Amino acid sequence: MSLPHALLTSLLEKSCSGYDLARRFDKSIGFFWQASHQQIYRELARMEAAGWIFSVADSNSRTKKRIYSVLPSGVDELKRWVDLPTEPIMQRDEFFVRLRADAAIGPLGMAEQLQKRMQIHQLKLASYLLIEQRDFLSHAKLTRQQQIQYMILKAGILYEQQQLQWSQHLLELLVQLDPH
Amino acid sequence: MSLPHALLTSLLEKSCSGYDLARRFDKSIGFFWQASHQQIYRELARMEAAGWIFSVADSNSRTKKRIYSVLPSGVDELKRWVDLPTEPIMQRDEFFVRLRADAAIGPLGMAEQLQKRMQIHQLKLASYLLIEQRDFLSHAKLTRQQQIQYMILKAGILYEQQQLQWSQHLLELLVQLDPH
DNA sequence: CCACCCATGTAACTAGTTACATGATTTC
DNA sequence: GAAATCATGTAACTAGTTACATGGGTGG
Repeated sequence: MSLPHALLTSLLEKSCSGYDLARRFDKSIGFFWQASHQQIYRELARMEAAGWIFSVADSNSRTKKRIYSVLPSGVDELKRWVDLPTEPIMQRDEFFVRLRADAAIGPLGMAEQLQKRMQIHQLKLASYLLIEQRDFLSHAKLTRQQQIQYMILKAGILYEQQQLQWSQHLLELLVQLDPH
Repeated sequence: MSLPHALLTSLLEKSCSGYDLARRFDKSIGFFWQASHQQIYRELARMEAAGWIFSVADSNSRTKKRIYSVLPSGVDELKRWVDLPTEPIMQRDEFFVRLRADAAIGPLGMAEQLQKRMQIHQLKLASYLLIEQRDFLSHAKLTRQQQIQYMILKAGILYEQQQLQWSQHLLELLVQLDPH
């Protein structure tokens, strides 16, 4: 289970509320791990019960906002977990299931869906390149943390670029195979 | 939910038992969708109840083996599902969570884990290349179905190659940052 | 006869999703 | 004052995992 550890890492980078975490998961962290706000709130409650984190009401006491911070035992837990053997990577992409169905009983007009998918990849790529420009290319010297975070971002960039390239090839094949 | 549709596709390619499906999921289909035998048996029962498939006892009647085949309504369901809009791709890789934790509180000695991960990618790539050689490169002319299946395999090959390349870069960075 | 593979399942659990709910604050 | 955003949650469900169980057939 990675979510609590993703949350611990995020909180170590900066203490914040569940709501803030949910928004962060829509951005940087969300590129390799997604989570809904419901899941995050539930997990934060568990982690607080486990003594990994604690929360204080926001200084602006009129809201229900609670700021969470990591306790030493949370850091210990994170270190313990990082050292655990990496379990095989889960590859689950519905699009390939669809494509294989099309191969079996098609043509089912996958080109349209493929183009929508390419647009999504295009958008993701653009947003990653923006982050790259803003956070990593404009600085002369990067800290250790920044260099590693840059490598993570690069993995995302490479993935999206490759998906786009592959999709382009597939599109050409589909057009050639099934002229509409 | 893709599992029932992955099973439908697989059964359309060739009628077989739940056990056979489980083994097939360890091979070709398993590269983009995994499932345990428990899950497959449960799903097959549901699909039979829904009237998408039917089963007959194996001719060799001494075993409990049941051969499943797709019914017309199963084909309809598959066609309906393929046309559904592709939902955003789920990217969930625990390794990136670990790496980000290492960036925040490390160094935690990720190089070792990274090398294990690279071995897994290496093995997967080798097995894909073997399939490529056996099923796609030795044939002069590929059918439509084969050409699309080849594209799916190529996606897997490209993914593993890229992961390896990226991992190599990361390894070099880690060695440089954290000389042990 | 022991280990391994074939073949099918049940039960209990965990993680993740979807739908619903509430109230305060900010912005137009 | 309406709409959007901030902020937190509960409840019910679904998909996927883990552990356990059973019995027949095959190879050494």
